[in-house]
Amino acid sequence: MRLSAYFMPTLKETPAEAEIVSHRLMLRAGMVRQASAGIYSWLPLGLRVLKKIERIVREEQDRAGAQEVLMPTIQSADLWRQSGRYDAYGPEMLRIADRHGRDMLYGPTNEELITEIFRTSVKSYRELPRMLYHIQWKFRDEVRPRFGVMRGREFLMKDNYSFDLDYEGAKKSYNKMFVSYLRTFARLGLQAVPMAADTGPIGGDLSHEFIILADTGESEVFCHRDFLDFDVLGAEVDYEADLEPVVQAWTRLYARTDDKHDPAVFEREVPADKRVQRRGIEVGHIFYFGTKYSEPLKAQVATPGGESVAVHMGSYGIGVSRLVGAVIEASHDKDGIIWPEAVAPFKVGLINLKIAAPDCNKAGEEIYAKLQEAGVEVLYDDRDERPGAKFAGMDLIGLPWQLVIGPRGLDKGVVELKRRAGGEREELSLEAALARLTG
RNA sequence: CGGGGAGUAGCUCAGCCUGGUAGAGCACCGUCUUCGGGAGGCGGGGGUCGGAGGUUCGAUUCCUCUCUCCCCGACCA
Repeated sequence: MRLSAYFMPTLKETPAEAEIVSHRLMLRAGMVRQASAGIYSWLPLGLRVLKKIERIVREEQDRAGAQEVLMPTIQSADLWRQSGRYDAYGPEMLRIADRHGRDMLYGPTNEELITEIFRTSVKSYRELPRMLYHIQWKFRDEVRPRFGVMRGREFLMKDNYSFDLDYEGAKKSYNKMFVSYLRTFARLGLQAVPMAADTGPIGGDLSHEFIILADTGESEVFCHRDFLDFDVLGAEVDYEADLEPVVQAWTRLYARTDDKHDPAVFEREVPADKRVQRRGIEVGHIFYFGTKYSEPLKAQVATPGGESVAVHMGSYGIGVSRLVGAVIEASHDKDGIIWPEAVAPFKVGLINLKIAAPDCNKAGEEIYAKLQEAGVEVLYDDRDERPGAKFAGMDLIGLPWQLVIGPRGLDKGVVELKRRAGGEREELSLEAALARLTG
């Protein structure tokens, strides 16, 4: 993409409304614009990141055996009355009436709808287990939206729902998602730690929040240092195998958010040199809720013995749009964003320092064409701007690599390759630089 | 929802106290000089001063109501 033709309205100054760093940087980098409180428009650069995150989430859901569906944003109130949540949900749910005066709502979540879909089509234990997910916009009318896309009212969320015959089966589904989440966040370049979460009236130990560590996170978290060294992506996962040992390994060590933190236990279970106290952001939540919805909504299947039982369900959420902000919170410096390669909107920012110089242009066009041929996502700054503005802009949007073509280097037959994270620069021949970026 | 703050140019903000018909920097357009880390000169365009009502000869400025946004707290992917 040529920057001269790209819609990327960057800001030199920080809009007054933005408090936290990810919000500031997303506005400044031209990724989003606020439409109203907690509701955002996604501009090209931001949308590219959102789509990349979405794709990784999708790939890992599929890999774990879940199947994608797409449910609507607008739902009828009837189902919610059946589950009892229409009244229970409160003002956080956006309620709408259609032209006929029917009560509708903008879905804050989809348990009711997916259960309805399931119950009308699945009648036998033979068709279990099933995991169905979708990635869809949700709306929760937060009293006080804040932190940009991290805590918006409208947000993109992946929610998966599992259906099993009994608790044992549900636990297997739960474990699949547990492992899937570890892989998902690792692929996004994040350190995520599963922390025991409140299971509410259901009880049991099948609820975890996945917290990523970021210095600007909204809550204090405490965990064992070994979490940070686990190699998640090292081995392929066999989702049909028994995942319990993996889950055990990840839940044995201490990891709690501040509201569950117990200093006495922390100090007893974790050696002093292994204690990690950091800030964290919740980006995922997995939850087993048994027959909470299948009973009122009558999602029943026949058992091998012929009796009808309510299915055991779980739900598994990942805040996809929140992750865009969360990645920035976890990865930035004073100059701007530092994208992990997996979610970067482009891999390379190609900077032509001097548009007016024929040799710079020739080299720039050549590299741009070759990178594109090689399938490398490249943003070519071909604007007639001063070098300082180009450097600052490229640092701000945080592409992993910057390739700088300037008269000074070309005289020596070299271009400059800079890694955004760390800032190391290297002078290379044009060919060597290309080989580096396409290799 | 309780408490606090803010709405003036695309962005950051001044002016309001003490009423007289709106400014700066950045951004934008033209031009000259510059050209390896958000340059400088000159010239220019751009504002229902959030909205409604009131007081006044006259309101961005004073009063009332209202809308929106932000921050702190209680709640959440």
